[in-house]
Amino acid sequence: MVKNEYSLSRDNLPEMLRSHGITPTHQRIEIAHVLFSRQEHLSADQILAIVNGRTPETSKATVYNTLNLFLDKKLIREVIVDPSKVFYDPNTKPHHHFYNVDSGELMDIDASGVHISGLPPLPAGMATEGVDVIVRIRSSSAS
Amino acid sequence: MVKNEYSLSRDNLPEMLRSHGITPTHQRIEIAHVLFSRQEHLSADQILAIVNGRTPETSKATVYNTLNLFLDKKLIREVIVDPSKVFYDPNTKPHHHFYNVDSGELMDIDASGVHISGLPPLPAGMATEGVDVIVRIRSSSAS
DNA sequence: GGCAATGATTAGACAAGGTCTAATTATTAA
DNA sequence: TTAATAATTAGACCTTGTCTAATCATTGCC
Repeated sequence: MVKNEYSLSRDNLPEMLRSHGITPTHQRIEIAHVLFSRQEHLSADQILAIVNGRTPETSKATVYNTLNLFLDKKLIREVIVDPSKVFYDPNTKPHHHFYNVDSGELMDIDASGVHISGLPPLPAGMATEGVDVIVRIRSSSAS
Repeated sequence: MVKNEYSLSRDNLPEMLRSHGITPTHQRIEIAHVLFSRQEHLSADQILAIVNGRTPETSKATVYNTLNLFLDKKLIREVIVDPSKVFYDPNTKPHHHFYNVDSGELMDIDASGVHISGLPPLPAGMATEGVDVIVRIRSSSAS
């Protein structure tokens, strides 16, 4: 049951972090474990709550530091769909999202089958960094 | 030089607002004028600053109240690309965006020529509210 | 026009997400 | 083991956005 490109085992995480140029600390390993052992889009405050579930062991500053470090090292991705908070996505393979505007739930759409045609040429001297498609959905019974 | 579906003249704005079920007040007319006389994506604090350019005449609360009212009445649209602030878009025709991740600049992409194929079927009981495409770009000389 | 009743605006307190700082603590290389 | 460096921390701080209770404008009606 491989859900992710990285193994779920805590034992393998230090080496994985090291291979991305990140010195593995207790807090970073715990945060990585939370992200990679789930197939979920989590916000910083959710990660903070999970990591400190049993006993407080990681500060808010470290959670943000670590998430930004993981972003920088391309271990995770930001998903910006909600004006009030950022979601962090452990899936770095090309993909898009369904976003349930009522519940706030996010679902992945694999990008391999999706094709976008008719986009205009880029402005001069610009390169594409990425293309995000967000399909906003809601219950069809709701108004 | 028609830049928008609504006339730029302040004189026509009261009737336009009324036709959307909005009672036209001084502040709402000014905010509408700021939005519809420009082809720009503005944040709430930018609108607040422009409206109060000469002399302070509109409070922060009113700017937010009015923007949310205009959103509700479908006069404007929200654009969520920056984790720190929402942009308000006076263009309500279907369109997508180029987003310059370095400068924060947003540019419209008319949706009429754009086609997206290969999206999976919607989850059961769900309807599409809208599809947003964000092409994140950056200067190709930058790292 | 004048006058309630209703709706809009206001200042400022408040809330939440996220950043910063200076001090402490952990990791690392030797 | 130790010295140097890097990571973590608590809590202050900042910014975006919301809320509240009081004031002010708009409107329909006589």
